[in-house]
Amino acid sequence: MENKTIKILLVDDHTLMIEGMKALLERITSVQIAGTAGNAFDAIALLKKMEVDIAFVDINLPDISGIELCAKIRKEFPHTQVIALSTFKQRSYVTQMIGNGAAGYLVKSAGREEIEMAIQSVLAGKMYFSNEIGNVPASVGEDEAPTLTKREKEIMQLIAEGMTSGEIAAKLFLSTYTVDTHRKNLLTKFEVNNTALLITMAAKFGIL
Amino acid sequence: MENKTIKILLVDDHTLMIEGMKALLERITSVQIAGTAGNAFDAIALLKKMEVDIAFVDINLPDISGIELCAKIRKEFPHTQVIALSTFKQRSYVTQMIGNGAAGYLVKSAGREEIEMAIQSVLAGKMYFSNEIGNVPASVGEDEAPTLTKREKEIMQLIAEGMTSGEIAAKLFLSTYTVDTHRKNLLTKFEVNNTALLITMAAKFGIL
DNA sequence: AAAGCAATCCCTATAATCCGGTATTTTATA
DNA sequence: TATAAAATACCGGATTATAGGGATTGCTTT
Repeated sequence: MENKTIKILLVDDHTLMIEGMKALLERITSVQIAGTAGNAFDAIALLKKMEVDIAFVDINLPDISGIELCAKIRKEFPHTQVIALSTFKQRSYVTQMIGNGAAGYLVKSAGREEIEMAIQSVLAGKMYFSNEIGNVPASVGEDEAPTLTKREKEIMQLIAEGMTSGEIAAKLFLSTYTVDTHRKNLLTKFEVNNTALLITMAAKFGIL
Repeated sequence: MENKTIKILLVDDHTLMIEGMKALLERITSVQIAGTAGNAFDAIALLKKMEVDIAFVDINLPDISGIELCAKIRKEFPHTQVIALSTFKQRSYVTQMIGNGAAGYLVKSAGREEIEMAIQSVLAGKMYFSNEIGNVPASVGEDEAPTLTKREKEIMQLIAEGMTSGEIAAKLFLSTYTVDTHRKNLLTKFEVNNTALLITMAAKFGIL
C-alpha cells in the first residue's frame, strides 16, 4: 500500500472544484487521478472500467445525491473507499454519509494537508473527518431520518421549494392524486401531520 | 486601555454558563466582572447603572434574542463592545450578529485562551471569531433575513413545530384571526406564499 | 411463482391555509 | 405628545392540504 500509486476518482459537478482538487493532488507523488466525473452516472461508468482506490464524492450531485452514490460504490466496488466532500453547512449529512459507508468527510475549504491526511488515514483503514466539522454533536438522542424513495425525495424537495401538489403534479407529469399519495407517505414516514413540521424535520436531517 | 481593569458583563440564562465564565475570567487579572444578567431586560438595567467595556451575550435569551440585545447595546451604550456567545450549531447567526454590531463571536466550548484572545482583540478594535466557526462564509450572495418582531418569531417557531393556527391561538390566548394575521405578515416578509417555503427559508436563515 | 415494494391513480369529506381587505388598541420612541 | 410600529381582531371566499379509504401496474427479491 505504500509504494503503489493511489488511484483517485473525483466526482463533483463544479468544474472549478475538480480543477482545484486535481491541482492539489497532482503535487502529491504516489497519487494518480484515475478520472473525474460530473455526476453519479458517469462516476459509476468510470468505476466499471478501472480500479479506483479512493473516490472523492461531492454531496450535491445533479442526478442522485452523493449519499446514494456512496452507498452504491461501497456495494458494487467494495475495494474503493469513499471520502465525502461538502461545503461546511450540511453537517447533518455527516451522519448519513457514515451510515452509508463513507470513510471520510472533508469540507471543501480544506487545504492540501487535510486532503493528504484524509488519504493516508483512509488507506490505513481509519476514518478521517475534517477539522472544520468540529467537535461535532455526538448528538444527543437524535432520531434517525426515515428512508425515502427517489420519488419521495424529489417531491419533498419540491414541497420545500413552495410548490403545491398541483404544481408538482404538472411538473412531473403526474396526477395530483399521486403527488398527494406521496405526501401522505412522507407525513407517515416522518411521523408528522402537516407540511410545516415535515419541512422542519427534513431541514434538521439535512435532507434539504 | 492597558492598565485599566476591564469591566465585563455576562448575559446568559444558563446559570452554569455564567458561573463557568466567571471562574475563567476571574483568573485573569485586569478583568473585573461588573455584573451578570439572565435576560436582556436585566442586562439593560445593569448597563444603565455602570460602565461596561465588554458584554458577553448569549444568543438565546428568554425574553428577546441576543441579536436584538446586541443591536440595542450598540445603539444605547456605544462604549460597550459585544461578544456573542452561542453553541456551535447556529453559525448562520454569525452573520446576523456582525450585522448588528457584534465585535466577536465565541462558541461556548471555547477555552480560557480563546476568551482572553477575544477580549484582547476586541479592546484593540479588532473583531474576533471562534476557531470553531471556521473559515466562514464571506458568504456568496446571501439574502438578508427579514426582521421579525417578537411575536412573529414566536409564532414562526410554533408553526415550525407543526402547530395549526388554532392550536397556536389557544396556546397564546389569542384569536385565531390574530395568528392568521401574523402568518400573513410572515409570508409577506419572507416574500413567499405558503408555509412550506416559509419554513425552508427560516431554516436557511437559522431562525429555527 | 409469490411476496414486497415503489409508483401510479381514484374518491369523498373535513380541516387548514391563503388572499383581500378593514380596524382598534397597545407600546415604543422621536 | 404626536406618530410610528406592533399586536390585536374580524370577514368571506378561494385554494390547498389532510385523513380515510381502495386499486392497479411493474420491478425486484426470495
